[in-house]
Amino acid sequence: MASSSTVNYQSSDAAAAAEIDWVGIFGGYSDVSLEMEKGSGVSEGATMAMGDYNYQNDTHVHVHGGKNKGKMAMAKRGAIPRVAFQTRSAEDVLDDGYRWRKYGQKAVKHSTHPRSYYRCTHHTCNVKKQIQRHSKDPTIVVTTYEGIHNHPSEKLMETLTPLLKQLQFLSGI
DNA sequence: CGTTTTTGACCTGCGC
DNA sequence: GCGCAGGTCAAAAACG
Repeated sequence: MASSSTVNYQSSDAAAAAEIDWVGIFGGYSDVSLEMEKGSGVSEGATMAMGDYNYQNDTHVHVHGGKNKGKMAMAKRGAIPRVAFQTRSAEDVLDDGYRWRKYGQKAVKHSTHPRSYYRCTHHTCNVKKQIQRHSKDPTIVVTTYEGIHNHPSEKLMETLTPLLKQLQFLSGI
């Protein structure tokens, strides 16, 4: 991808040019359709809601001999929250401050525009997200997060570190 | 040279 | 039981 060149340091016009209201998403705007599904499957028909699993302990994982290429990662999907929202943007990938590694891309059945699968590039953090273009309106990007980060965003830390040091210095006086 | 993307194969759940 | 659709893996390519 050519857009990956602006991941780290530049201010990445993708987030600036797009009409994203990150504050508004959690405040409950009407423009974006937020959808959380927890243990009891909610799965409103707004966006994709294919699999809502409620398995708590499926320790009955048996991999019979031979090829186990695609391992079963769908075993322990207990209480992973999923948040899906749509955004009007020209860019496919939205810069949310985290580093994502793409691990797959599949074409959805009824729409053109494939769906991309990303994963957070932290060992201790296996948050996944998938980015899909809306089938009818190509200007809308549907982003689905799955999981919660257990580490701060690097970009946020980068912008916050000078301020923290300044505060530390001032408190020493 | 290390990290990320690409891309086809592979796996699993579900419907018939 | 089979085929389809969605999700993931992993080797090679691409990138900085």
